[in-house]
Amino acid sequence: MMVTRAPARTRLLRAADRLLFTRGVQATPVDDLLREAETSAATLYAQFGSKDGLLAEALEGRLANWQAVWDAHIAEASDDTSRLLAIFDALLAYRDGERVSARWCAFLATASEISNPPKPVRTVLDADSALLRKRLLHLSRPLAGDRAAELADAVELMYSGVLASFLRGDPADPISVGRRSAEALAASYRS
Amino acid sequence: MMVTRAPARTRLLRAADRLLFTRGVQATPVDDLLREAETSAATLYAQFGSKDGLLAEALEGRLANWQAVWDAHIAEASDDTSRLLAIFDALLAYRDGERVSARWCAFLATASEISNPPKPVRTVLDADSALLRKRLLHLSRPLAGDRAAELADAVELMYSGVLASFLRGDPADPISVGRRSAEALAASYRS
DNA sequence: CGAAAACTAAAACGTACGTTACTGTATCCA
DNA sequence: TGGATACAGTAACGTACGTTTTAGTTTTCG
Repeated sequence: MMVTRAPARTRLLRAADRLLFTRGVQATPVDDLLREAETSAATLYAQFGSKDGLLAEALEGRLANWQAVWDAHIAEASDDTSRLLAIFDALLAYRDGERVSARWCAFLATASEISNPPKPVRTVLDADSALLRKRLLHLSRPLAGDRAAELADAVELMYSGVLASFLRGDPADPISVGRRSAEALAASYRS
Repeated sequence: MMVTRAPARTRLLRAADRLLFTRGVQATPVDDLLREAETSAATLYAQFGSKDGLLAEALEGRLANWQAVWDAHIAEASDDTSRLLAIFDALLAYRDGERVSARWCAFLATASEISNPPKPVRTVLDADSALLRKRLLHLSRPLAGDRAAELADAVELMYSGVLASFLRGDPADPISVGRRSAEALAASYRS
């Protein structure tokens, strides 16, 4: 029976997703990506142009996946409060997903590591933060009315704090701490 | 008139503090540090043994400075709540300090960039998180009693979230958002 | 003073890395 | 079937970087 492998392009994206965000972008040599993807340098540069090009597409994939998971958890929620807090449930599900491995947040890690990213990378990083801000603001509206911006900012900080806590390794279960805290904050904005 | 320069060791530490945490550790070549410090490679390796050794000592300096600023702001505070919230006032003062320049947090940035840091670096990073946890727990006690650990965890997330927001560039004034949110959280823990 | 220590300048070394080029092979499609 | 396309394997190139070495100069201090 013939075993069909995924195309080289897909294997490269998977390898990039796995290695770049666990070991670090600069800390991962192209050769490691090639070995992990079981492909050759010529293929990488034909498909993505450069290591940065591969990084950009890997980030785009992460963003699409994360957005989908977040979407699903918002849709499942039954009231305004749990829709706002769905970001924490989504994060829990996203991190437990099979194909997701990272030390903390792929976008923030990349932003931290590369001070002046090439345009395609910069674009994805901005898109991630824009998505976060836009959605939280929208979800805060029914809860806080014209003070929605304040609540959204507070929840955004809590969310980023949870991500940073993965890096710190403390507290042990940052997601539930973050969720509970955001819930208390949302309650205090009830008008 | 004779112009006395600071000793090479100090100049190297200052250069490291300035460059490593704004451009990134790996993104800053040793040659740039030498040029900025107006010294030579032989001096760097005689004094610090390696680039990592210099990094470790630069981080130790950051930690000492930060601890001192935080100390001072705790001492100035007049009640239990403002002592807990002093971390945000200290952060504001620390970031506005003359000699401090960084994209966000030197410790978290280093932890993110270097997945397996050499021992001296690892030690400082751990010390930073330990200081944060220990102090917040201590300052939470008079406000939350036996629920102090929960409040401390929540404030730790808010604080880390403020730091991460510097990286995101959003919201615009994360420190005051964080302080206000932590204040609301502390109030909800009043027993 | 005079020796030891600190420092500068510059070259050299070894290596790691991103990228390109070359060659051969398998796969797809008209 | 046959030619184009995708891909693997490998070698090579150029360069950037951390570190060492050598040699000469200044500073420190008993």
